[in-house]
Amino acid sequence: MTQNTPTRVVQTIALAYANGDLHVGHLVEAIFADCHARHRRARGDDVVFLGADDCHGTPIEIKAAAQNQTPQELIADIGARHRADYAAFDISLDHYHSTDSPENEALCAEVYRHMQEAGLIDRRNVAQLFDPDAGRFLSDRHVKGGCPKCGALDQYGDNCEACGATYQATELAHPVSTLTGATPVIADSEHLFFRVSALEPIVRAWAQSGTLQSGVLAKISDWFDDGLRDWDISRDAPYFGFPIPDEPGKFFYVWLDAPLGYIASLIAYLNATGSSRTWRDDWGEGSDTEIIHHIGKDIISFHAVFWPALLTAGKCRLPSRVQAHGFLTVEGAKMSKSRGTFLLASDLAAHVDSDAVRYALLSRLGDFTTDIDFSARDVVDRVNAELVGKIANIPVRLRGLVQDPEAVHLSDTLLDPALWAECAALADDAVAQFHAFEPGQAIRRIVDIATRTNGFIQSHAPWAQTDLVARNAVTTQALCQFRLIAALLQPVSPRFAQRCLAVFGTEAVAWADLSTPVLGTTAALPTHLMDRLDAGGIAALFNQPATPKEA
RNA sequence: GGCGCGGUAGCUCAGUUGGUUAGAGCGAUCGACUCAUAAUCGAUAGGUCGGGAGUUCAAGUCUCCCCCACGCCA
Repeated sequence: MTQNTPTRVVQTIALAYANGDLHVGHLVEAIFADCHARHRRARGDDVVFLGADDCHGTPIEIKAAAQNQTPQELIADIGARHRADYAAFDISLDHYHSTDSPENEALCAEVYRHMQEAGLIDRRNVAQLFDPDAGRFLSDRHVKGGCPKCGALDQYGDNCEACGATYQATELAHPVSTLTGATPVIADSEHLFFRVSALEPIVRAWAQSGTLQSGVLAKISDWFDDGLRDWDISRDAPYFGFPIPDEPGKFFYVWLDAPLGYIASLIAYLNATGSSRTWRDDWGEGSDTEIIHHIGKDIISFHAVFWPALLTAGKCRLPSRVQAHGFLTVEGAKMSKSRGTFLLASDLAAHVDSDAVRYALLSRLGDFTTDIDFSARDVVDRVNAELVGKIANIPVRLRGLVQDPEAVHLSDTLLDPALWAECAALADDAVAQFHAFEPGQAIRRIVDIATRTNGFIQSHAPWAQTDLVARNAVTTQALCQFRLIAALLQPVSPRFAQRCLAVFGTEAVAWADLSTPVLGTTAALPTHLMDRLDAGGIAALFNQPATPKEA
């Protein structure tokens, strides 16, 4: 491996909305990001891997009220469950925070002050639907009515699912509040607008500088072509969020404080670890910290347009990379509660080995935004054929060929240096693929090493050799290559990789040490490293009705 | 409706700036081996590259039209 200079990396997963439990779709992103974080650590980088719950907005307020809870009680409860779900899949977050935190409130006020000083705040009157019974303005999703274009009934306040038209909620025919059933009235209110349009050149230059995947850039380019619109960042009381300084009765829109929650999480992390750094050392203008956001394709616009604008206003550095991924389908279709394919992370964790889930998902992930599928058949086939059959099987099959499986002395030389060189090259390539956000490609290289290793054992037929030295030469080379595989699986299936590395008495292998064969050392061969998955068990999990925890 | 991304072997996908008989993995079939978790290794079969037209000595690869699927529209 070539040596790399260590880089400071701040990596985030998208904030999870605190009104429901995590499902397997959330896991895709968390596992993808965690794989990258573990890769970067193995590379020697200084990684801070952050997450947080997104806690503000009307839906959470309404849900809490329906459950006779305060919003704070609801988000504390959900936050604990989210942490447990991430932990069950070994997501190695350094800190998990909440957007409803003092750090975030102070940060929002600071960024807002910078906006004001830079003349980036406008005041405009906005006509909105107001529910007289609930005493509040209605968001688009809380009002239904007839589409003004095609007349379709029962459409939400922003667009029509029947004809695809977009419009203002105030244009709806016969609007009805979904909160109370009351007929809303149109009322005026003054709103604060963030003048995103003034920052367009900066945002556009950033977006075109290689920070986005090409498909993502194509997707948002028409926003730039049409000209960026200014962004309404205020909401009227009652609203669960942060009050805007010196603006009685007005609150920051949830999408303003949510991404700032990434930075709030960093602040809390630095405080908790007693670091001498300040958050601006990483996120201030001029910082050379690499900042990577992992997101789903549904929130590309917020992260590729509003977020860089917000950071610019707040005198912060812009992200190095916005890494978007596609959605997860289950058994070839959108997750569905009625079809029994709405998989909660907690249910999955209870029934399927987390390393197996990680392996199966990462095998399908890469640097693209197309959707990927998760099917019982695929998970079982892949894990049993590759992880168990081809990989875990290697040290186990060698067990019967050595005199003392608990203390195998590896020889000092390689029997087939050319084969080792090929495997080392594949390993280098796998690391490069991890780095390029292509875990699926990395795994193909890893399996390739395993196939070559099994073929090597097969062709030398050590079981037919009576010369113990010759037999040991085969064992030595096979184990050196197995250790390469074990090390490369650290970002993919960490617990399994650790069991594999324990064969050599080590816990972790850095990329810098990858291509040094473990000649002359001692290994202890296991009888078993990984259970085969039972197809029936997983199928049963998929078909069970989702536990009614609400999502 | 506008825009975007796709449509390649049963399945999941590779196919670089157009260039020899279109590739890989899984699955299937056959064979080998027996150290191993019905494991592993090898071989074989399988595609009019969504449809049509065009440019070219040459097109999965470029142009146009159409069909289908998915996504986005703040």
